[in-house]
Amino acid sequence: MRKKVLDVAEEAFQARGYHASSMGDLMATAGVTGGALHHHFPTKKALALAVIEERVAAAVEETWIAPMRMAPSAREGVRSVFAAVAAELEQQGFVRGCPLNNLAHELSLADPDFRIALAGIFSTWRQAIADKISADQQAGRELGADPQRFAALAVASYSGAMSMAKTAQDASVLRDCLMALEQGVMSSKAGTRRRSRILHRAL
Amino acid sequence: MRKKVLDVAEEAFQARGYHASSMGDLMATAGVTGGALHHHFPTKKALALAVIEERVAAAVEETWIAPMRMAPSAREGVRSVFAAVAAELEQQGFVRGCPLNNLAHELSLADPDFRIALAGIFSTWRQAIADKISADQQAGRELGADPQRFAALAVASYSGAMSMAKTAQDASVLRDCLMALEQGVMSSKAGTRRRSRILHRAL
DNA sequence: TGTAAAACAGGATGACTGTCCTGTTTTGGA
DNA sequence: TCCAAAACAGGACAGTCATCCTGTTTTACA
Repeated sequence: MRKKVLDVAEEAFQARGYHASSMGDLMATAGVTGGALHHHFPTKKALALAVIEERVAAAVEETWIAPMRMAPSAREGVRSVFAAVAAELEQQGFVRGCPLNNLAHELSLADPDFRIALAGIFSTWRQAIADKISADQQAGRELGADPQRFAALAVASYSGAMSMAKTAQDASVLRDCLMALEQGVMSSKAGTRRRSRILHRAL
Repeated sequence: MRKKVLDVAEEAFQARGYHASSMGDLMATAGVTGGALHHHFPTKKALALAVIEERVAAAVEETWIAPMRMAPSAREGVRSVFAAVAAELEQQGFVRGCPLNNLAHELSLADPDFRIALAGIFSTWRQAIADKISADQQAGRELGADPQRFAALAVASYSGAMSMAKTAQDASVLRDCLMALEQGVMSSKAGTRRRSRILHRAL
Protein backbone atom coordinates (compact mmCIF):
# COMPACT_ATOMS: atom_id res chain seq x y z
CA MET A 1 0.00 0.00 0.00
CA ARG A 2 2.73 2.40 0.97
CA LYS A 3 4.67 1.16 -2.04
CA LYS A 4 1.68 1.70 -4.28
CA VAL A 5 1.32 5.27 -3.10
CA LEU A 6 5.01 5.93 -3.68
CA ASP A 7 4.77 4.46 -7.17
CA VAL A 8 1.89 6.74 -8.09
CA ALA A 9 3.43 9.79 -6.44
CA GLU A 10 6.77 9.26 -8.14
CA GLU A 11 5.05 9.00 -11.50
CA ALA A 12 2.82 12.00 -10.90
CA PHE A 13 5.54 14.27 -9.54
CA GLN A 14 7.66 13.35 -12.51
CA ALA A 15 4.96 13.85 -15.12
CA ARG A 16 3.05 16.83 -13.71
CA GLY A 17 5.21 18.18 -10.91
CA TYR A 18 4.61 18.53 -7.20
CA HIS A 19 2.19 21.43 -7.06
CA ALA A 20 0.21 20.24 -10.04
CA SER A 21 -0.36 16.84 -8.46
CA SER A 22 -3.23 16.88 -5.98
CA MET A 23 -3.58 14.42 -3.14
CA GLY A 24 -7.02 13.61 -4.48
CA ASP A 25 -5.60 12.55 -7.83
CA LEU A 26 -2.94 10.45 -6.15
CA MET A 27 -5.57 8.77 -3.96
CA ALA A 28 -7.75 8.02 -6.95
CA THR A 29 -5.08 6.59 -9.22
CA ALA A 30 -3.44 4.67 -6.40
CA GLY A 31 -6.80 3.34 -5.30
CA VAL A 32 -6.28 4.28 -1.66
CA THR A 33 -8.50 6.19 0.70
CA GLY A 34 -7.65 9.41 2.41
CA GLY A 35 -7.17 7.74 5.74
CA ALA A 36 -4.68 5.24 4.41
CA LEU A 37 -2.64 7.88 2.68
CA HIS A 38 -2.70 10.12 5.70
CA HIS A 39 -1.59 7.25 7.87
CA HIS A 40 1.59 6.57 5.92
CA PHE A 41 2.27 10.18 4.89
CA PRO A 42 0.77 12.75 7.27
CA THR A 43 1.36 15.59 4.84
CA LYS A 44 2.03 16.08 1.17
CA LYS A 45 5.50 17.26 2.05
CA ALA A 46 6.26 14.01 3.87
CA LEU A 47 5.18 12.08 0.81
CA ALA A 48 7.40 14.14 -1.47
CA LEU A 49 10.34 13.75 0.89
CA ALA A 50 9.88 10.00 0.80
CA VAL A 51 9.74 10.04 -2.99
CA ILE A 52 12.97 12.02 -3.12
CA GLU A 53 14.87 9.91 -0.63
CA GLU A 54 13.61 6.51 -1.70
CA ARG A 55 12.88 6.83 -5.39
CA VAL A 56 14.77 9.72 -6.93
CA ALA A 57 17.97 8.78 -5.17
CA ALA A 58 17.52 5.19 -6.34
CA ALA A 59 16.93 6.35 -9.90
CA VAL A 60 20.19 8.31 -9.94
CA GLU A 61 21.96 5.35 -8.40
CA GLU A 62 20.59 3.01 -11.03
CA THR A 63 21.02 5.29 -14.03
CA TRP A 64 24.35 6.86 -13.24
CA ILE A 65 26.25 5.65 -10.20
CA ALA A 66 26.04 1.90 -10.73
CA PRO A 67 26.94 2.05 -14.46
CA MET A 68 29.76 4.42 -13.53
CA ARG A 69 31.18 1.94 -11.05
CA MET A 70 31.00 -0.91 -13.51
CA ALA A 71 32.47 1.02 -16.43
CA PRO A 72 36.07 0.34 -17.46
CA SER A 73 36.84 4.04 -17.17
CA ALA A 74 35.15 7.31 -16.31
CA ARG A 75 35.16 8.29 -19.95
CA GLU A 76 33.49 5.06 -21.01
CA GLY A 77 31.01 5.37 -18.17
CA VAL A 78 29.89 8.85 -19.12
CA ARG A 79 29.68 7.90 -22.75
CA SER A 80 27.64 4.79 -22.11
CA VAL A 81 25.19 6.56 -19.80
CA PHE A 82 24.60 9.39 -22.26
CA ALA A 83 24.16 6.93 -25.10
CA ALA A 84 21.90 4.63 -23.11
CA VAL A 85 19.63 7.44 -21.96
CA ALA A 86 19.45 8.95 -25.45
CA ALA A 87 18.55 5.57 -26.91
CA GLU A 88 15.92 4.96 -24.28
CA LEU A 89 14.34 8.37 -24.79
CA GLU A 90 14.22 7.98 -28.54
CA GLN A 91 12.67 4.58 -28.20
CA GLN A 92 9.86 5.73 -25.92
CA GLY A 93 9.26 8.74 -28.11
CA PHE A 94 8.98 11.48 -25.52
CA VAL A 95 11.13 13.11 -22.87
CA ARG A 96 9.95 13.53 -19.31
CA GLY A 97 13.26 14.88 -18.11
CA CYS A 98 15.56 13.96 -15.28
CA PRO A 99 13.60 13.14 -12.10
CA LEU A 100 16.17 14.83 -9.91
CA ASN A 101 16.26 18.02 -11.95
CA ASN A 102 12.52 18.19 -12.31
CA LEU A 103 11.97 18.17 -8.58
CA ALA A 104 15.07 20.22 -7.83
CA HIS A 105 13.81 23.13 -9.90
CA GLU A 106 10.36 23.13 -8.40
CA LEU A 107 11.20 22.44 -4.77
CA SER A 108 14.70 23.72 -4.03
CA LEU A 109 13.52 27.20 -3.18
CA ALA A 110 10.14 26.13 -1.82
CA ASP A 111 11.38 24.36 1.29
CA PRO A 112 14.80 23.92 2.94
CA ASP A 113 14.15 20.24 3.68
CA PHE A 114 13.48 19.55 0.03
CA ARG A 115 16.53 21.49 -0.99
CA ILE A 116 18.89 19.66 1.36
CA ALA A 117 17.60 16.25 0.33
CA LEU A 118 17.99 17.09 -3.35
CA ALA A 119 21.40 18.68 -2.89
CA GLY A 120 22.59 15.50 -1.22
CA ILE A 121 21.67 13.44 -4.25
CA PHE A 122 23.44 15.84 -6.58
CA SER A 123 26.47 15.65 -4.34
CA THR A 124 26.74 11.86 -4.23
CA TRP A 125 26.16 11.71 -7.97
CA ARG A 126 28.97 14.15 -8.66
CA GLN A 127 31.24 12.45 -6.14
CA ALA A 128 30.73 9.05 -7.75
CA ILE A 129 31.98 10.41 -11.07
CA ALA A 130 34.87 12.23 -9.42
CA ASP A 131 35.90 9.03 -7.63
CA LYS A 132 35.92 7.14 -10.88
CA ILE A 133 38.15 9.73 -12.48
CA SER A 134 40.52 9.63 -9.53
CA ALA A 135 40.65 5.86 -9.79
CA ASP A 136 41.47 6.17 -13.49
CA GLN A 137 44.28 8.57 -12.74
CA GLN A 138 45.75 6.38 -10.02
CA ALA A 139 45.60 3.44 -12.40
CA GLY A 140 47.76 5.43 -14.75
CA ARG A 141 45.03 6.05 -17.26
CA GLU A 142 44.52 9.31 -19.08
CA LEU A 143 42.21 12.23 -18.24
CA GLY A 144 44.44 14.83 -16.69
CA ALA A 145 41.61 17.11 -15.70
CA ASP A 146 40.66 17.86 -12.13
CA PRO A 147 38.22 15.13 -11.00
CA GLN A 148 35.82 17.42 -9.17
CA ARG A 149 35.64 19.86 -12.05
CA PHE A 150 35.11 17.28 -14.71
CA ALA A 151 32.50 15.53 -12.57
CA ALA A 152 30.68 18.83 -12.19
CA LEU A 153 30.76 19.33 -15.94
CA ALA A 154 29.45 15.82 -16.57
CA VAL A 155 26.53 16.25 -14.19
CA ALA A 156 25.79 19.77 -15.38
CA SER A 157 25.92 18.99 -19.09
CA TYR A 158 23.72 15.95 -18.59
CA SER A 159 21.22 17.87 -16.50
CA GLY A 160 21.16 20.78 -18.89
CA ALA A 161 20.91 18.56 -21.93
CA MET A 162 17.94 16.80 -20.34
CA SER A 163 16.32 20.17 -19.75
CA MET A 164 16.76 21.10 -23.38
CA ALA A 165 15.61 17.67 -24.53
CA LYS A 166 12.51 17.90 -22.37
CA THR A 167 11.66 21.34 -23.67
CA ALA A 168 12.31 20.48 -27.29
CA GLN A 169 10.89 16.97 -26.87
CA ASP A 170 13.93 15.79 -28.78
CA ALA A 171 16.75 13.73 -27.31
CA SER A 172 19.28 14.53 -30.00
CA VAL A 173 20.80 17.33 -27.93
CA LEU A 174 22.09 14.63 -25.60
CA ARG A 175 24.14 13.20 -28.43
CA ASP A 176 25.34 16.67 -29.42
CA CYS A 177 26.57 17.34 -25.91
CA LEU A 178 28.26 13.98 -25.63
CA MET A 179 30.06 14.50 -28.91
CA ALA A 180 31.22 17.94 -27.83
CA LEU A 181 32.47 16.45 -24.59
CA GLU A 182 34.20 13.61 -26.42
CA GLN A 183 35.89 15.90 -28.89
CA GLY A 184 37.12 18.11 -26.14
CA VAL A 185 37.15 17.44 -22.44
CA MET A 186 37.27 13.68 -22.59
CA SER A 187 40.08 13.47 -25.08
CA SER A 188 43.34 12.49 -23.40
CA LYS A 189 45.42 15.40 -24.68
CA ALA A 190 43.03 18.11 -23.64
CA GLY A 191 43.93 21.26 -21.81
CA THR A 192 47.10 23.13 -21.05
CA ARG A 193 48.64 23.98 -17.73
CA ARG A 194 49.22 27.51 -18.90
CA ARG A 195 45.65 28.30 -19.74
CA SER A 196 44.47 26.63 -16.59
CA ARG A 197 46.59 28.87 -14.42
CA ILE A 198 45.60 32.02 -16.22
CA LEU A 199 41.96 31.15 -15.80
CA HIS A 200 42.43 30.51 -12.14
CA ARG A 201 43.62 34.01 -11.62
CA ALA A 202 40.91 35.55 -13.77
CA LEU A 203 38.21 33.96 -11.63
CA MET B 1 -0.20 48.81 -15.00
CA ARG B 2 0.36 45.97 -17.41
CA LYS B 3 4.07 46.46 -16.88
CA LYS B 4 3.62 46.35 -13.13
CA VAL B 5 1.75 43.06 -13.35
CA LEU B 6 4.44 41.58 -15.57
CA ASP B 7 7.11 42.73 -13.14
CA VAL B 8 5.41 41.04 -10.22
CA ALA B 9 4.56 37.91 -12.18
CA GLU B 10 8.09 37.56 -13.50
CA GLU B 11 9.46 37.86 -9.99
CA ALA B 12 6.92 35.45 -8.49
CA PHE B 13 7.22 32.81 -11.21
CA GLN B 14 10.96 32.95 -10.80
CA ALA B 15 10.98 32.79 -7.01
CA ARG B 16 8.08 30.45 -6.31
CA GLY B 17 7.15 28.94 -9.64
CA TYR B 18 4.00 29.10 -11.73
CA HIS B 19 1.68 26.81 -9.81
CA ALA B 20 2.81 28.09 -6.44
CA SER B 21 2.01 31.68 -7.43
CA SER B 22 -1.67 32.48 -7.06
CA MET B 23 -3.43 35.22 -8.96
CA GLY B 24 -4.52 36.61 -5.62
CA ASP B 25 -0.95 36.99 -4.46
CA LEU B 26 0.02 38.63 -7.72
CA MET B 27 -2.91 41.05 -7.47
CA ALA B 28 -2.02 41.95 -3.90
CA THR B 29 1.69 42.52 -4.43
CA ALA B 30 1.13 44.34 -7.72
CA GLY B 31 -1.58 46.48 -6.17
CA VAL B 32 -4.07 45.81 -8.95
CA THR B 33 -7.64 44.67 -8.79
CA GLY B 34 -9.03 41.52 -10.28
CA GLY B 35 -10.76 43.35 -13.05
CA ALA B 36 -7.63 45.15 -14.16
CA LEU B 37 -5.60 41.98 -14.20
CA HIS B 38 -8.32 40.12 -16.06
CA HIS B 39 -8.51 42.91 -18.58
CA HIS B 40 -4.87 42.67 -19.61
CA PHE B 41 -4.49 38.93 -19.07
CA PRO B 42 -7.74 36.95 -19.39
CA THR B 43 -6.21 33.83 -17.89
CA LYS B 44 -3.25 32.84 -15.81
CA LYS B 45 -1.84 31.03 -18.80
CA ALA B 46 -1.96 34.21 -20.90
CA LEU B 47 -0.02 36.02 -18.19
CA ALA B 48 2.63 33.31 -18.05
CA LEU B 49 2.92 33.29 -21.83
CA ALA B 50 3.49 37.04 -21.78
CA VAL B 51 6.15 36.66 -19.09
CA ILE B 52 7.92 34.04 -21.16
CA GLU B 53 7.81 35.91 -24.42
CA GLU B 54 8.50 39.39 -23.10
CA ARG B 55 10.62 38.88 -20.03
CA VAL B 56 12.35 35.51 -20.07
CA ALA B 57 13.37 35.91 -23.69
CA ALA B 58 14.70 39.37 -22.89
CA ALA B 59 16.65 38.04 -19.93
CA VAL B 60 18.38 35.44 -22.10
CA GLU B 61 19.07 38.09 -24.70
CA GLU B 62 20.60 40.40 -22.14
CA THR B 63 22.56 37.80 -20.19
CA TRP B 64 23.82 35.62 -23.01
CA ILE B 65 23.12 36.69 -26.57
CA ALA B 66 24.17 40.32 -26.43
CA PRO B 67 27.43 39.61 -24.52
CA MET B 68 28.08 36.81 -26.97
CA ARG B 69 27.76 39.14 -29.94
CA MET B 70 30.04 41.71 -28.38
CA ALA B 71 32.70 39.24 -27.30
CA PRO B 72 35.95 39.03 -29.28
CA SER B 73 35.42 35.29 -29.71
CA ALA B 74 32.98 32.56 -28.75
CA ARG B 75 35.41 31.24 -26.19
CA GLU B 76 35.81 34.64 -24.58
CA GLY B 77 32.07 35.16 -24.66
CA VAL B 78 31.27 31.94 -22.88
CA ARG B 79 33.98 32.56 -20.34
CA SER B 80 32.87 36.08 -19.58
CA VAL B 81 29.20 35.12 -19.20
CA PHE B 82 29.97 32.26 -16.84
CA ALA B 83 32.28 34.46 -14.82
CA ALA B 84 29.87 37.38 -14.74
CA VAL B 85 26.94 35.25 -13.60
CA ALA B 86 29.03 33.48 -10.98
CA ALA B 87 30.25 36.81 -9.64
CA GLU B 88 26.73 38.22 -9.57
CA LEU B 89 25.33 35.21 -7.74
CA GLU B 90 28.07 35.24 -5.15
CA GLN B 91 27.55 38.91 -4.57
CA GLN B 92 23.82 38.64 -3.98
CA GLY B 93 24.35 35.63 -1.73
CA PHE B 94 21.69 33.28 -3.05
CA VAL B 95 20.82 31.50 -6.27
CA ARG B 96 17.36 31.65 -7.81
CA GLY B 97 18.36 29.75 -10.91
CA CYS B 98 18.01 30.44 -14.58
CA PRO B 99 14.60 31.96 -15.43
CA LEU B 100 14.33 29.97 -18.61
CA ASN B 101 15.19 26.66 -17.01
CA ASN B 102 12.97 27.25 -14.01
CA LEU B 103 9.90 27.75 -16.15
CA ALA B 104 10.95 25.15 -18.71
CA HIS B 105 11.00 22.41 -16.13
CA GLU B 106 7.66 23.28 -14.65
CA LEU B 107 5.72 24.11 -17.78
CA SER B 108 7.20 22.19 -20.71
CA LEU B 109 5.04 19.14 -20.12
CA ALA B 110 2.09 21.05 -18.69
CA ASP B 111 1.04 22.77 -21.90
CA PRO B 112 2.15 22.65 -25.53
CA ASP B 113 1.98 26.43 -25.90
CA PHE B 114 4.35 26.90 -22.99
CA ARG B 115 6.66 24.25 -24.31
CA ILE B 116 6.90 25.76 -27.79
CA ALA B 117 7.54 29.25 -26.47
CA LEU B 118 10.28 28.00 -24.17
CA ALA B 119 11.83 25.76 -26.82
CA GLY B 120 12.07 28.75 -29.11
CA ILE B 121 14.12 30.68 -26.58
CA PHE B 122 16.44 27.73 -26.06
CA SER B 123 16.84 27.48 -29.80
CA THR B 124 17.75 31.12 -30.41
CA TRP B 125 20.12 31.03 -27.46
CA ARG B 126 21.93 28.00 -28.81
CA GLN B 127 21.93 29.40 -32.33
CA ALA B 128 23.52 32.65 -31.18
CA ILE B 129 26.45 30.75 -29.72
CA ALA B 130 26.75 28.52 -32.76
CA ASP B 131 26.79 31.55 -35.04
CA LYS B 132 29.58 33.10 -33.02
CA ILE B 133 31.64 29.93 -33.32
CA SER B 134 31.07 29.80 -37.05
CA ALA B 135 32.16 33.41 -37.33
CA ASP B 136 35.31 32.58 -35.39
CA GLN B 137 36.07 29.71 -37.71
CA GLN B 138 35.52 31.77 -40.83
CA ALA B 139 37.80 34.43 -39.38
CA GLY B 140 40.48 31.80 -39.16
CA ARG B 141 40.38 31.58 -35.42
CA GLU B 142 40.69 28.33 -33.49
CA LEU B 143 37.92 26.05 -32.09
CA GLY B 144 37.69 23.20 -34.54
CA ALA B 145 34.62 21.71 -32.92
CA ASP B 146 31.23 21.54 -34.60
CA PRO B 147 29.43 24.83 -33.87
CA GLN B 148 26.04 23.29 -33.14
CA ARG B 149 27.48 20.69 -30.83
CA PHE B 150 29.63 23.05 -28.89
CA ALA B 151 26.77 25.51 -28.60
CA ALA B 152 24.60 22.75 -27.22
CA LEU B 153 27.25 21.88 -24.68
CA ALA B 154 27.63 25.51 -23.64
CA VAL B 155 23.90 25.96 -23.09
CA ALA B 156 23.52 22.57 -21.40
CA SER B 157 26.46 22.94 -19.07
CA TYR B 158 25.32 26.42 -18.08
CA SER B 159 21.75 25.29 -17.50
CA GLY B 160 22.82 22.26 -15.55
CA ALA B 161 25.34 24.18 -13.52
CA MET B 162 22.64 26.68 -12.61
CA SER B 163 20.41 23.81 -11.51
CA MET B 164 23.14 22.49 -9.28
CA ALA B 165 23.97 25.94 -7.98
CA LYS B 166 20.33 26.59 -7.18
CA THR B 167 19.95 23.30 -5.35
CA ALA B 168 23.21 23.65 -3.44
CA GLN B 169 22.74 27.41 -3.02
CA ASP B 170 26.37 27.72 -4.05
CA ALA B 171 27.58 29.26 -7.28
CA SER B 172 31.02 27.68 -7.22
CA VAL B 173 29.90 24.82 -9.46
CA LEU B 174 29.63 27.38 -12.26
CA ARG B 175 33.33 28.07 -11.95
CA ASP B 176 34.08 24.34 -11.82
CA CYS B 177 32.19 23.77 -15.04
CA LEU B 178 33.81 26.68 -16.79
CA MET B 179 37.27 25.46 -15.81
CA ALA B 180 36.49 21.98 -17.05
CA LEU B 181 35.26 23.47 -20.31
CA GLU B 182 38.34 25.67 -20.61
CA GLN B 183 40.74 22.82 -19.95
CA GLY B 184 39.06 20.67 -22.53
CA VAL B 185 36.51 21.69 -25.10
CA MET B 186 37.52 25.27 -25.49
CA SER B 187 41.21 24.55 -25.92
CA SER B 188 42.22 24.86 -29.56
CA LYS B 189 43.93 21.50 -29.89
CA ALA B 190 41.11 19.43 -28.53
CA GLY B 191 39.69 16.31 -30.06
CA THR B 192 40.77 13.80 -32.64
CA ARG B 193 39.16 12.85 -35.92
CA ARG B 194 39.57 9.20 -35.14
CA ARG B 195 37.66 9.20 -31.91
CA SER B 196 35.04 11.44 -33.38
CA ARG B 197 34.32 9.01 -36.17
CA ILE B 198 34.16 6.01 -33.89
CA LEU B 199 31.73 7.81 -31.66
CA HIS B 200 29.58 8.68 -34.63
CA ARG B 201 29.12 5.05 -35.42
CA ALA B 202 28.49 4.02 -31.84
CA LEU B 203 25.61 6.44 -31.58
C1' DT C 1 -8.08 -16.69 22.58
C1' DG C 2 -7.41 -11.97 24.18
C1' DT C 3 -5.78 -7.47 23.49
C1' DA C 4 -3.39 -3.45 22.12
C1' DA C 5 -1.47 -1.18 18.34
C1' DA C 6 -1.19 -0.40 13.64
C1' DA C 7 -3.63 0.05 9.28
C1' DC C 8 -7.25 1.67 6.92
C1' DA C 9 -12.13 3.66 5.54
C1' DG C 10 -14.72 7.58 4.24
C1' DG C 11 -16.18 11.78 4.71
C1' DA C 12 -16.15 16.74 6.82
C1' DT C 13 -14.04 21.13 6.75
C1' DG C 14 -12.48 25.62 5.86
C1' DA C 15 -9.33 27.98 3.29
C1' DC C 16 -8.01 29.11 -1.23
C1' DT C 17 -8.04 28.81 -6.28
C1' DG C 18 -8.88 30.80 -11.19
C1' DT C 19 -12.41 32.77 -13.65
C1' DC C 20 -15.93 35.81 -14.77
C1' DC C 21 -19.52 39.38 -14.26
C1' DT C 22 -21.52 43.88 -13.63
C1' DG C 23 -20.57 48.64 -13.00
C1' DT C 24 -17.61 52.88 -13.12
C1' DT C 25 -13.87 55.77 -14.72
C1' DT C 26 -10.63 57.29 -18.08
C1' DT C 27 -9.01 58.04 -22.62
C1' DG C 28 -8.69 59.36 -27.56
C1' DG C 29 -10.53 60.85 -31.70
C1' DA C 30 -14.44 63.40 -34.41
C1' DT D 1 -18.43 68.71 -26.70
C1' DC D 2 -19.67 64.10 -27.55
C1' DC D 3 -19.24 59.33 -27.65
C1' DA D 4 -17.44 54.90 -28.17
C1' DA D 5 -13.91 52.02 -26.63
C1' DA D 6 -10.51 50.84 -23.57
C1' DA D 7 -9.12 50.53 -18.73
C1' DC D 8 -10.17 49.53 -14.33
C1' DA D 9 -12.88 48.48 -9.73
C1' DG D 10 -14.70 45.06 -6.68
C1' DG D 11 -16.74 41.22 -5.68
C1' DA D 12 -19.35 36.71 -6.76
C1' DC D 13 -18.86 32.15 -8.24
C1' DA D 14 -18.18 27.20 -8.41
C1' DG D 15 -14.80 24.22 -7.72
C1' DT D 16 -10.53 22.23 -5.64
C1' DC D 17 -7.17 21.88 -2.30
C1' DA D 18 -4.60 19.67 1.81
C1' DT D 19 -5.64 18.35 6.12
C1' DC D 20 -7.86 16.15 9.84
C1' DC D 21 -11.44 13.58 12.26
C1' DT D 22 -14.08 9.65 13.98
C1' DG D 23 -14.90 4.85 13.39
C1' DT D 24 -13.82 0.12 11.75
C1' DT D 25 -10.83 -3.58 10.38
C1' DT D 26 -6.63 -6.06 10.36
C1' DT D 27 -2.38 -7.52 12.33
C1' DA D 28 1.02 -9.06 15.86
C1' DC D 29 2.06 -11.04 19.89
C1' DA D 30 1.37 -13.10 24.59
